[in-house]
Amino acid sequence: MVQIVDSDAVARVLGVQPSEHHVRTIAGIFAALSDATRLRILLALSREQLCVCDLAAVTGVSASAVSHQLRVLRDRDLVTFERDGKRAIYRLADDHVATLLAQGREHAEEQS
Amino acid sequence: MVQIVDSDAVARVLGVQPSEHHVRTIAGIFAALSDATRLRILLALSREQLCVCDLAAVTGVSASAVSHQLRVLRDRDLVTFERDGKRAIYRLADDHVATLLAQGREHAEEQS
DNA sequence: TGGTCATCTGAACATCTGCTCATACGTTCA
DNA sequence: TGAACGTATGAGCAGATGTTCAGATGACCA
Repeated sequence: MVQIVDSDAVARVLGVQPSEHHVRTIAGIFAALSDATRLRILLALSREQLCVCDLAAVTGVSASAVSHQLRVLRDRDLVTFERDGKRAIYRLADDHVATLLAQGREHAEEQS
Repeated sequence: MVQIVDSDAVARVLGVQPSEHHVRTIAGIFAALSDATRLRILLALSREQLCVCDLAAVTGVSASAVSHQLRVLRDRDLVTFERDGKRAIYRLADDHVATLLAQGREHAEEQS
């Protein structure tokens, strides 16, 4: 069974922990950034707005796979798109996403 | 087949995309933050340094499960620990981790 | 209008992930 | 020394995830 050692610290932490729902939301955002394909999509969109087929070329996976992943990113409000005839032009939803990406890159560079 | 539409944009993006290895590293960092249990561990450690059993109490999962997840976090250099007798006291590896967490919380709050 | 193109979607499948359980190891203390 | 404790780890399993494939939709153009 679990024996608590520093019950004061545990109590302090439990007092300020975000709610179950909140934790899941945060985890969901990071999860969206945790796949190599989605990351490449987002890194590309942080430079240029692109249609699905161009994103497929950039990422090196099929347009279908890109479309599936864009759905994940749309659901998390990380990207938006605009229709242009038969094409869909995607871009990052806001600067916040770019900031998160930059932060991730920075941390990754630290560990050689 | 994939038909490129804006070949200039694709070329520009490909020119600045991080390497395969780099992308995987960044994805790995975000992946470490993408699980609710690991997130709770990190959020707790951003307030207090804690031993494994106290982290189990905070997160509400078994000490074994916490230990498994701490291994993931250690491997990604997100936490460090120090032995104190039979206990292992964990803390965040650096301020960068806290920054990433704060950034994630901030973004999560935006989407209501 | 028929054909092609860009995109989207659901099903199927292989892989990955996180938990539990059993077990092992080192530390503490009676 | 032996028992209890805190932690770590491997195997196994259920559920999640990412890709492919097939097919559908809507837009463009001959």
